[in-house]
Amino acid sequence: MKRFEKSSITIKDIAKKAGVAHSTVSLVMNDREHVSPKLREKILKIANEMGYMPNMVARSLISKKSSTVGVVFPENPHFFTITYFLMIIEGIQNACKKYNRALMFFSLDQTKGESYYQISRKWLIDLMIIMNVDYTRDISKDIQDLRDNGIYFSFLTKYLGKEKVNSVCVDNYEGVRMVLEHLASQGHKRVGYIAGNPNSADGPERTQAYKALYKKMGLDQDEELIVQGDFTFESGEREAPKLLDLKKPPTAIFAASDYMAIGAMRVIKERGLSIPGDIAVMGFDNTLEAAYVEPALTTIRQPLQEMGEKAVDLAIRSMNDESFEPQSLAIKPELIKRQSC
Amino acid sequence: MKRFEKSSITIKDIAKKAGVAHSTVSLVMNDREHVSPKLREKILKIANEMGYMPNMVARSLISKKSSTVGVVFPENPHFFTITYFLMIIEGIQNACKKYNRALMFFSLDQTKGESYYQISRKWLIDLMIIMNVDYTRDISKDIQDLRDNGIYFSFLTKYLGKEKVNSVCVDNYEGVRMVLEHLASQGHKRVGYIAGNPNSADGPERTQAYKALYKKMGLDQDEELIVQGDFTFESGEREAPKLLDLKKPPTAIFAASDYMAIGAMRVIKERGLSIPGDIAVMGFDNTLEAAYVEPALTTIRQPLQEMGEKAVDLAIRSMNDESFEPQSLAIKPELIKRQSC
DNA sequence: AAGAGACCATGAAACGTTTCGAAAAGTCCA
DNA sequence: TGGACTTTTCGAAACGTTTCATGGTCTCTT
Repeated sequence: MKRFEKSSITIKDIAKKAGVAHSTVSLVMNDREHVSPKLREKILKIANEMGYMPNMVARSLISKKSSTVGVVFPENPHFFTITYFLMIIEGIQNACKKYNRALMFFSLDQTKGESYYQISRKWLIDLMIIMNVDYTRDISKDIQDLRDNGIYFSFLTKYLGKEKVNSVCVDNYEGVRMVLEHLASQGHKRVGYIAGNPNSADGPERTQAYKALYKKMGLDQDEELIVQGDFTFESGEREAPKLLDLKKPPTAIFAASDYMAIGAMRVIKERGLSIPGDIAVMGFDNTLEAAYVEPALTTIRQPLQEMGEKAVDLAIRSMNDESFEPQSLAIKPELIKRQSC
Repeated sequence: MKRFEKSSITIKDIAKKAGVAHSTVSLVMNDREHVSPKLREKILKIANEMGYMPNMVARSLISKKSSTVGVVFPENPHFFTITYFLMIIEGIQNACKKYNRALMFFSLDQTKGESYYQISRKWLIDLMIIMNVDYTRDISKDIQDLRDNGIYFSFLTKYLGKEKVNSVCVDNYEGVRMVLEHLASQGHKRVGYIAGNPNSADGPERTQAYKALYKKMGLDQDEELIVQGDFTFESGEREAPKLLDLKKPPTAIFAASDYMAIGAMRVIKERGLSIPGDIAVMGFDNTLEAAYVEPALTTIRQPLQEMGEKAVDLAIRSMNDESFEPQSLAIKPELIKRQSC
C-alpha cells in the first residue's frame, strides 16, 4: 500500500480548474469581499465538487494561530478519572463546538522545565485554558510570556497571583453560606467541619468562609469542630472519627468535598449511627457519586459545565476585543437537597 | 499591547548564530546522522541557550503528519459525562504521553456529511482512534479513504464491518460467563436479565452470550426472564418491575449495564425487598457509581484504561510495521465482587 | 471621450520546517 | 600527490495556505 498516493485537493487544484489565481480561491474560502458574486459562486461550486477541505495546518502556519483550544493540566496520570475535571471539560468541549475550534489536551510537566508558553509556541495554540496550577512555582513569568505573544487564556481555578487575568471559579463563600444556612434552618447548632487540601486554592477559601460564617449563623464556635482533610475519600474516613469521638459530638458534619463526605458517611454507618437521624452530612461539589450513595448526599453543585464554557468565552472575548478587561468570575453554586440531612 | 512582537526562535536564528545552514540545524534537531559530533554539540548548545522549541505546525505541514492522536466520537453533547468513555480516554492520554504525541478531540457530525477521513485531512491527523460508530451509515468508504491515505486507526468498539481493522473491545461472552457462573455458584436458578441497547454493538452480544450460556449453567430457560432495556438508569427502573411481578420471580437479576442495575436496585429497595437477601443483583461495566451504591454492586470490570492504551498501541504498530495485520482485541474483563449478591 | 474612482483579480512573498541533490571537505591508499 | 571514496555541509525547493501591493477592467461623470 503506497501512502499518500491520492494527495488531497488544495486551493491550487481548484484554482487551476476554475482558471483563476489560487489567491482568489483563498479569498472565496475565507468569505472575504472583493470577489464578484459570479466568480465566487463558480469557485464554491468547484470546491464542493472536488471535495475541498482546508488544510488547517498550513493555515495555522501562516496565521500563527491554530484554531484550537489548548487545555493544559498538570502532569498527573490520573487526571482524567477525577470527575470534577471531566465535567468542566464537557463544558469546554461545548464551547469549542460553538467557536468551531478543535480541542487539544496537554499535560504539563513543570519538573522538566516545560512552561505554558512553550506549549503554546510549539503547537501554535493561541487560546489556552489553564486547569490547575502548581502554585509552588512562580507562574508570573509564564503569564507575561503568554501576554507578550498574544496568546489568550483563562484560568479554570482561582488565580492567586497579582496579575489581572481571566479566571473562572466557584463562589466558595456563597456555597459555604448555603450549607450553613441549610443546616441552621434544620436546627443544627454544632456542625463539624472537615477542611479540604490546604495547598489548593479552594480548601483554605472554604475554611475561611466557614469561620467567617458560623458565628453569623449562630452555630457553636469550637476549634475542636474543625479537622483537616485533603479532599480525598480516605481523609474523610480518617478525620470523621475525630469528630464523632468528641465529648460533645456534632449533630451535623460538613465536609469540604463530596469524597470526604462519603468517607465520613461510611464511618458513621459502620458505627451503626443513622444518617440523617443521628447525624446529618453535607458535602460540596456534587460529584456523580453523591447521587448514588445511601442516603443520597445533600451537597453544593458547582456548575462545572458552565464554568468550562465560561472560561473559553472569556478568552475569546479577550481575543476579539483588545480593550476587554480580564475578568475573574465567581460562579454561584446551587444547593442540591437530598436525603443526608 | 502589540502582538507577536517577540517572534519566536526559529531554526534559522540558530543557524545564523552558529554560522551554518539552517538545514544543518534541522538535521541536528531531528537527531539524524551525517553531522559531525563537534558541530552537533555546538548547535545543540546554542539551541538550548536560545530556548528553541520546534514549531510542530511547520513540521506537520511538510511531513503531512501531525504528531497527534485524534480521538473522534459521534456528535453528542453529553459525551463527556459518560464515565465509560472517560476512563478509556485516560488510557489514551497515557499512551499519548508514551509516544510523545498531543491529544486532539473531534466530534463528528455525520449528518453534516463529515467523514473520518475529512477530519484527518483537515488537521493532518495521521493516527486516529474511532470511539463509537453510527452503524446506520456505511462506513466502509471512510475506512478505505483512511487506508488509501496512510492514516492509521483503531476502533475502540466492536467493528461490525467486513474489513479487517484494528479494534479493541471487551470480551462480552467471557464477562457474561463470569456473571452467570458466579450466580450459579451461589445457588441461583432463576436469573432475570435486563438487556442493553439493541442498536449498539455490545447489547446484542451480551444478550446472545446470556442465551448461549444459561442452559450450560443449569439455569432456568424462560423467555419471561428477559426484558429489554437500553443501558440507561431509567430503563432499569422501568423494566425491573416486570421481572419482580412475574408469577415466579427470579432470585437474581443480571443487568447488562451498571446503570440499569442501579435503576433496578432502586425499585427493589422501594418495594422493601433486601439485596442480596431477597434478590441478588449484578451489573456490567464497573462504572464509578457501582462502588458507591448501597449495597455496593457486584459487577464486571472492563479494563477501560487498558483498552484505550491498547487501541493507540495497535495503531502505532500498524504505522511502524507495514506488514502488521490489523488485530481485533477482545480484552478479558474481571469480576468485581461486592455486596449485591 | 477622457479622467477618476470603484471594484476585481493577480502574482509574489511569506510562514518554519524537511528533504534531497550537489558541493565541499576529509580520509585513505597507491 | 592525486584520484577515489566517504563524510559533512549547503542551498534550493517544497508543503498549502494568507496577505498585500500592483495592475487591469469596469462605470460614471464632466
